[in-house]
Amino acid sequence: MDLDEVLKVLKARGLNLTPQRQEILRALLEGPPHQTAAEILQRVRRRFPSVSFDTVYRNLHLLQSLNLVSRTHFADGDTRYELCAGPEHHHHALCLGCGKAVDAAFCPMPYFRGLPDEEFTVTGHSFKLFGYCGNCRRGRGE
Amino acid sequence: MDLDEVLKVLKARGLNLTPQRQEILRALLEGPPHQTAAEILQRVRRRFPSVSFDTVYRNLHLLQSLNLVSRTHFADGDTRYELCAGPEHHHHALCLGCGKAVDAAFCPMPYFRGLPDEEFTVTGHSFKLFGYCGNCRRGRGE
DNA sequence: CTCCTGAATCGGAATGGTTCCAGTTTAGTA
DNA sequence: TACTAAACTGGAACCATTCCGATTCAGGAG
Repeated sequence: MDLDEVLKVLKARGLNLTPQRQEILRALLEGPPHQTAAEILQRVRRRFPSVSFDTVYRNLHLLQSLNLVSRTHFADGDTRYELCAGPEHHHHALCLGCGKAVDAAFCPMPYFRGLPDEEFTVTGHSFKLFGYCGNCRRGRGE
Repeated sequence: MDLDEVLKVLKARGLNLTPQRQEILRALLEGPPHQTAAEILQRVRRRFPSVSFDTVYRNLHLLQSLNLVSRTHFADGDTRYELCAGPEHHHHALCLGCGKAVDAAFCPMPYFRGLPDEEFTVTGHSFKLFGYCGNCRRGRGE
């Protein structure tokens, strides 16, 4: 998933490729994998100091609706954004000690059963693990 | 899980059984299964009109720390609270049409594998399904 | 290249959920 | 009944997010 690919998707939808929009994408691509809106804004402002929160949020929402960005509520309450490629996805293990997110290869959906189709049609899911990473566990003496 | 049971737990921890606290528990027991803090406050104020948000939040946090209440972030962004009995738990399927939550019997944890213990010690998890309930699906003509 | 129009941006104000705080009240105990 | 830590109150503070009116701009047509 690189910048050109994303730009193609936007273009295909007839969306304007404004410099701010591209810079937000660059921030997502080049920054750490899970950033808050504020962190993204800070990064974007290096090049465009006048960009507003509104612009960042508006674009993040847009990218979400195109399945190009996913939003995760972390344990500490922060909401963080991540670039992702369409329907592919992965889940996270969140350390309660340092807040770091470890990617988890496991997805529970292949095992899912239990809701009859007539009752509920599943279109999406969310799965998160909480615990302690190796470092923090050692720090807590367990 | 009835009121007396919860009160026993509180008492065992040396926590005061104030009328406001009991009324908050009653609101959780007698109200709908997933309520926002504001809804709980409203319910409590029927009997104690002067109860503040702070009191509601303080008690909800307390009950969470005792594993008597669980908090769920719904798809619409609302945070809702639910009385639950200790380590037992269940998950939810959230309808994107009407917002209703359907209980799901399925829990993915028995199937979980994939993070070596040295790397991450799992202490908790969250699992949510999104989709459309029978009613809303029919409304959308699919 | 220039003009045009809807899309996008900007800055600041408003919103809304949650938390903080200083002062007051109260549950439980001796 | 008196004491003390716990809990409550009301309102202010906080902070992420959204809204809004005015302005600018990207992309397409001529």
